[in-house]
Amino acid sequence: MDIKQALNLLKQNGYKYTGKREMMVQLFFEEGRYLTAKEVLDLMQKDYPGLSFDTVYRNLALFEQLGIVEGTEWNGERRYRIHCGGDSHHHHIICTECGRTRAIELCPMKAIFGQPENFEITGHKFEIYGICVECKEYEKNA
Amino acid sequence: MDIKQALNLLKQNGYKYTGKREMMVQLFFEEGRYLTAKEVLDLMQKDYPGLSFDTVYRNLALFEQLGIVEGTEWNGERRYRIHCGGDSHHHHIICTECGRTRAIELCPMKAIFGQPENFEITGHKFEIYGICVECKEYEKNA
DNA sequence: TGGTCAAATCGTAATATTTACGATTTACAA
DNA sequence: TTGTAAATCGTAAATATTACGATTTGACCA
Repeated sequence: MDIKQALNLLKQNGYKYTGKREMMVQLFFEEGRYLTAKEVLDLMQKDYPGLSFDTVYRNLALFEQLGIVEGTEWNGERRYRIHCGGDSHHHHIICTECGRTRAIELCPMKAIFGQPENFEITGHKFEIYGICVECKEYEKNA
Repeated sequence: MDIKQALNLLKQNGYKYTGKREMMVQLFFEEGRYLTAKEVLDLMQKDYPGLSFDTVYRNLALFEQLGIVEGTEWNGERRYRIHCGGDSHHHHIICTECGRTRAIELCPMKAIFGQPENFEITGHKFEIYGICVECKEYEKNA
């Protein structure tokens, strides 16, 4: 998922092209890590001082729906990162401090054979949590 | 984890034995599924009309710390179930409607060899989400 | 058994996150 | 250029969680 792809996705689905949306996509692309709504808001308010909650949350939901970003949640907050991997399904090691990630190619669903009884599967989550070296280093000096 | 074990854990760690704590443990034991704080509150207010938020949240945190319950979160809400499995580490298929679960013995961490570079691992989550037959049936008739 | 004290709980307020909505602005196409 | 629906703003409401002083209660000991 690069910026052009993302902006095309918006266009193809009849959504308007706005500076805020472009910046938001660009932001996710540049950061390459999980961001909370608040982080997105803060980072964007450098350029758009009056940016509204509504805009951020609405666009986050839209981007997730279109597959521009992928979402998860931990520590009671919803978080998003640029949708990575294209077609190849994979998972992440995630730094719970800063949201940085590292891809894991292994998907445990491949080892689950058939449908389990009494459940219609709708999704799954496999995430490894940790502290990245950058955050570890930062903690040491704190 | 049965009720006596749980109440012993409280005693052994110097916490007091109260009717509310006993009922809370019993509730998790009987339900055997993930419950939100609100569900716990509602279910307990049958017997304790004036039950406080504070009591529920504080005890949920305590129970999780003592290993009486295990927690996770989805749909923006923290949820808890009785800690199952004793020593045997495992995961769950979870009905996102009602919180009912089914154990999965497979743990994908066994297939991860060594420590990944640049991350100090602190935890992991593998959950399969779905709709259980009971909820599916209920939806049909709705 | 009764008294003491710290823990537990209550009642309520504060905080934080997310969602909602009328009013206004803006992108886009005719 | 102009009309229209979408996007955004500004703000409020809804929801979940945490916090805290006041009060009650369980556990221990004399």
